Amino acid sequence: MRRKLTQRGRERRDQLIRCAAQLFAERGYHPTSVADIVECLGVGKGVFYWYFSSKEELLSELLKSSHLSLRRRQQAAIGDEPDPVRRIELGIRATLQWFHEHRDYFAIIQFAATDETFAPVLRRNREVALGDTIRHLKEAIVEGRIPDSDPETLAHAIHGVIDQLTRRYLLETNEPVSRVADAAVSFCLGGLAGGLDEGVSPVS
Amino acid sequence: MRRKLTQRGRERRDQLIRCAAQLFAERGYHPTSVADIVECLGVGKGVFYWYFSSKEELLSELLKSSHLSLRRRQQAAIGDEPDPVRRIELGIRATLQWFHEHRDYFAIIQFAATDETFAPVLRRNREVALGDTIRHLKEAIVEGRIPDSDPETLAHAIHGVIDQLTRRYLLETNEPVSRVADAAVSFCLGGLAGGLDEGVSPVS
DNA sequence: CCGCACCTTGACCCAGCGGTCAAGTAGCGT
DNA sequence: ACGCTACTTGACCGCTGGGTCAAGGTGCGG
Repeated sequence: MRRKLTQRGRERRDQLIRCAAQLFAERGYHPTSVADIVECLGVGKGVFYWYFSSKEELLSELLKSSHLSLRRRQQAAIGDEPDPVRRIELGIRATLQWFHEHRDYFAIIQFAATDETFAPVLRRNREVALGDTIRHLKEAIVEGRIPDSDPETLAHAIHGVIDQLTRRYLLETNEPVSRVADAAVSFCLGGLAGGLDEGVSPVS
Repeated sequence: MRRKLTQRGRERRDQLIRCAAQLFAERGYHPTSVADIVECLGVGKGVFYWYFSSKEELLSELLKSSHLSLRRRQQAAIGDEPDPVRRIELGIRATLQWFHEHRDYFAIIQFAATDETFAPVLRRNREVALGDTIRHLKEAIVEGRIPDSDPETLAHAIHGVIDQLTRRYLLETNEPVSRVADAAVSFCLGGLAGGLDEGVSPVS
């Protein structure tokens, strides 16, 4: 469903995605009907199918676009920082900040992860995210800023920490972002310095 | 939907729950129809509604019964162990073992967590689980086996660790249970000894 | 062997869903 | 002013899926 869109068209599309995101977050994907989505915008049903070929496609696009938004935020935060370790720190902080401002997406992503249909998009997103982290890690290793160990494993560990801390502290409590970010950063940088060689657990 | 059930009746009910659990785990809750469930048992649709008043109720019962099963496993593992700290350790090991044997339930619980409908059951389950842990913790504190700090926070931290390790190592890798359990136990007991006073993160 | 309670059947009901489309409107480029 | 393309409408459709029910089977206590 690639169409030529005018400015107005692009806005409508965004409205639909935002509207759907809110409803999906509130009631879940399946219980939200296409009728609900267009009603919430006060438009006819045809509008939906002008911009998306199916409800599934909308969610896929939502997942892609939210990931893009997060990634842009990270890049903006990192800027042209030369130190790879500091880049990782800035990335972690930006990520937590973003999730804090977009709590809704967390529920949606969590749902998408339980449905095979969206596995490809999520896998893709994850690979991109890991790739970003891995690049910084490799550079940090080359420059001797952190000990030499498998960057992929390190990246997984970092993402695991962010995931868990987001879940627990950003969604379930009112903990201020900065404190959670401090904890995440200090733990991750500590983990990087120590390496992960001595055990199965990223926390050992 | 409370009915007088014969032995045979109870078995049917269990069959339905098990069958549904498998289908839910494979395809998800919404995409699995009641027709699918009864078909997988080769019985008529009426059977389903003899035992459950709705598809929702079935999932609620599934969540309750799986939690009961886990709890029984924990209690069996703990036995009459007098040392509260050791009881916590045995509980952690039993939990990981149980999740290892019932991977399917993890996906289902994860889905249920994304649907408001099941929030009450899940909350209830969680409160019971926390209560169990808290009891041991309080006793351990009274006996001076671990430093005095908020048992509820400690319990949350322990459950968080179990949750995360289950997700990462029991579901996504083939790590043997015993090694994951060792890591979980050593981290949790370490955490208990150290307390959580110095930061927001359970890993700091 | 009766009677009763438990269990099973499967055709049926129908609300509501995802998705279509012929017809119409809006606005831009020329 | 015209025409073209982007956009919008909302009635409509086929069908799926949760849920019902009258009728029939099964097995056990008396």
